[in-house]
Amino acid sequence: MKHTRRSESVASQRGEGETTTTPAEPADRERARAIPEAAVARLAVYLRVLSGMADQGVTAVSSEELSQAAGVNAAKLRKDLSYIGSYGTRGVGYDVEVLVSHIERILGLTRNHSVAVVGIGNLGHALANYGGFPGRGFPVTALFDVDDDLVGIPVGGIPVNHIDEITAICVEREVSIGVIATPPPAAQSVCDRLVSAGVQCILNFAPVVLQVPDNVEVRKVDLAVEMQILSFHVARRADEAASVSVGNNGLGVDGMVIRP
Amino acid sequence: MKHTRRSESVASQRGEGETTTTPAEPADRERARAIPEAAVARLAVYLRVLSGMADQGVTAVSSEELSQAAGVNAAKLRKDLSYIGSYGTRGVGYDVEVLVSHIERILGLTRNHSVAVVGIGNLGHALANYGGFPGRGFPVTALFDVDDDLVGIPVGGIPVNHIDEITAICVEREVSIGVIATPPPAAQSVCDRLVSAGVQCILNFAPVVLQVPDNVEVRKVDLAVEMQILSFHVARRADEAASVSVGNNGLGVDGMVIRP
DNA sequence: CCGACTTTGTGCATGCGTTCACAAGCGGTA
DNA sequence: TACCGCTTGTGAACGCATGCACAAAGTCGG
Repeated sequence: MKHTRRSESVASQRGEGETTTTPAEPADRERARAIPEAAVARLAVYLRVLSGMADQGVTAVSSEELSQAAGVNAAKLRKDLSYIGSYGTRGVGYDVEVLVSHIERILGLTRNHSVAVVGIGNLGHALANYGGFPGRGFPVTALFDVDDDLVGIPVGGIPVNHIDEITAICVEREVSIGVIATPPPAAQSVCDRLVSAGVQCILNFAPVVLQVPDNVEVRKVDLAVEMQILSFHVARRADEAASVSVGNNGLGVDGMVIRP
Repeated sequence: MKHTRRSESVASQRGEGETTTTPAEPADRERARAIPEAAVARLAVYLRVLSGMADQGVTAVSSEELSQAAGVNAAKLRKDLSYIGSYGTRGVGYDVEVLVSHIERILGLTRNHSVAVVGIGNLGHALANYGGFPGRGFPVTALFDVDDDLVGIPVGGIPVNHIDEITAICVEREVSIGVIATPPPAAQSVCDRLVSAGVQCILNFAPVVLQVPDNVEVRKVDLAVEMQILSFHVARRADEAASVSVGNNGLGVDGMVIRP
């Protein structure tokens, strides 16, 4: 199901062993480090659902309600929330706003994360026009492309820069997240440039496996892979239907008639 | 990576569709059912890497080489491949073409999967223009939108239809995969219509948790969630850097000097 | 103030996925 | 032919994530 796991042995590289004698809220840091990757992804989903509820004036919610809206098991939801602390009230549920603010804090959404999009083709346009990305907190502050005809033209309110300026501009605008929406052959080179510009988080839309140093976090969104996973399920369904129809009752999966 | 090791003997095993479309092999079905979801996702990646190698004239590859190119552990790769059968040669490695054809077969890429895209906004345009999706086998055969101004206009070679025609057209064109690229509020309704049109696989780009019957497979691509996961890692890094610099040694994370 | 009811938080068991390590098997070589 | 080195395939151990089930802890009505 889920994507790149690049945090393979990051923990052991750092000084994992010593107890952090930090003054300011050491609990948060240890907690943040301990949250499973899968749970982080779900927390983001809970956050969106909760935000929607808050907009509709809902102030309190139980784990049961929230879990249904988020499409997960109630117990799993409670465990996920427990990773960030105990902010519920037994017998009552959770305060929506309290939960929102705590999830935002854990996900690091209290600060803004400046985003740069590289490759202003169809997809790049779409991304730039999203306008600060769904759910504020991710302002797109820089766009890059190799095509000179595009340079200077504003897309989604931001002028496109030539890719050669990537290092200077990323440093200047403190870009913390780079989005790669280039054709496959350019992706690795663009990635290298982003990394050397100090960008440590990359979202990659190019169907290429990027090679990066350990300290850089890559997440990939791969349409071809998604389609092929779906294709696999189509095929599996077809096979199952075929198996079933050996002892045929005229009905395939979920009651649809199989035509001869 | 070694280039062009000719091994014609093995290549001849593959009769381009004849031998691969084996007459009712029940082992395949049980195997396909047993393949872990995570492994399926990786198989799609291996497939792409292998296709690239084949295009460059590489005919044989070892698990070590392939695993590096795909960015995974070598043992994991071998286990993944073992799910689909034993098609390697000990002491030598794998024949690229043989592997390609077997992975394609398991992923169900031997047949074409007709795709419908719903919601022809920025993202919908980008998707339609991908043109049959990277790596053939997924022809986009239908586009839908609510906007009457868009209806009839061809995008990526296919005219846009009004969403009310979704059921008829999906059935007629045997759409097996539906892609939802609508604004969030419309997503669930579109999803319901796709399902009632018999579409059993859905790729959802809308930031909404879709409710579907058990027999429908949904995969979601959620930009906001991806960004927030990256944000989490940024925050975690910042915290770690802060922790380390308490007992300061002049070095921050991964050896970069922290300026005073 | 008490008891009944509701919902959280979590220890524990279970299952899945990853990793290790090595025997089995194959090609090349003398 | 017999041996040697290389690579696959996989049994087994490990670790992580999920789901269950229940005690703890709170609210509400009387």
